Amino acid sequence: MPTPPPNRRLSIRVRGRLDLEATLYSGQAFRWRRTPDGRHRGFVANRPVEVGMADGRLECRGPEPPSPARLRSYFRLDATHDAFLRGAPPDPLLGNALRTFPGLRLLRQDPWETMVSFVISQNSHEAKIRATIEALCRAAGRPIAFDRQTLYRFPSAAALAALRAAALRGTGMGYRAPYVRGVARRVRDGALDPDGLAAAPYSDAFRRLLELPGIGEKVADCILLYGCGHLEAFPTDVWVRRLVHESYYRPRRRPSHERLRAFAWRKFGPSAGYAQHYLFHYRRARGRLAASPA
DNA sequence: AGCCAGGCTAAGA
DNA sequence: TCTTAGCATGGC
Repeated sequence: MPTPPPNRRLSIRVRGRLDLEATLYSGQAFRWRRTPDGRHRGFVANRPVEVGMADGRLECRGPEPPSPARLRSYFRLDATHDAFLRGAPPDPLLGNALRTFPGLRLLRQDPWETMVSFVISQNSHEAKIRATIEALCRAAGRPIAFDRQTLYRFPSAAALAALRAAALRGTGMGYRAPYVRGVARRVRDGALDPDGLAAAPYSDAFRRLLELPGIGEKVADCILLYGCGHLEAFPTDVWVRRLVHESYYRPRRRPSHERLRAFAWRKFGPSAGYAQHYLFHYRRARGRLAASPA
């Protein structure tokens, strides 16, 4: 057996709170896994890392770890998180969510990986989404050794576009396979540049995403929020609709995405998407609690 | 063992 | 323009 490459370690000071458990498993990222000793393995900037908190610092380990600047960016270890907490509107439900998960941070993920991940996410569950994305990485991602195991990076657009149909379907993504292939082709051919979406105005980036197959309003907003730093993007999935219906207003008919977004901007301001993630996670955590036996 | 899931597309009104 | 059936899959 070949000797694994040596690992390098980084330690990064964290101002304010960072709740890795809530941040990594709240449905914004799909490639993290808990280790037996309470740490977490995943990818940052498509490089495998193991992360954990110790003495208020973020400890990071990996064969080719990303720079401290990339880690700070990924985990949003800057002023924007506290700015959101301080500037959040005085809403009772949001207040409960903020007090329950003050260290839940909105990640800054890779735009391309976020695009594909949320195309796969449509009409699926988190566990299934995670399994499908892992299978996709194994099918088309470049391998890299970490300790004794072989991990697979997230595939490039070119690699996904070149994947055979049978291999794509073999990941378990079902009817979404042509969507993923279509998106990969458009990106590979330069019809859309995922990295350009962050700099574009929200509404402009939103319209561009809607032109791609398998990307509707909800998925577009997830991409813009989790992958492109557009904090006003307000994804409305079944859980958000549920919670709006329970706690804010009950329209006669199913409100359009546009109407919900208008409501969210009025209610939560320019960081409505950040609020959305708190409400989404809080509502799902509460649902699991309520469903479990007392 | 069904139900449901971080929805989208296309067809029909 | 607004509704709605159909869609693949498998975790729970």
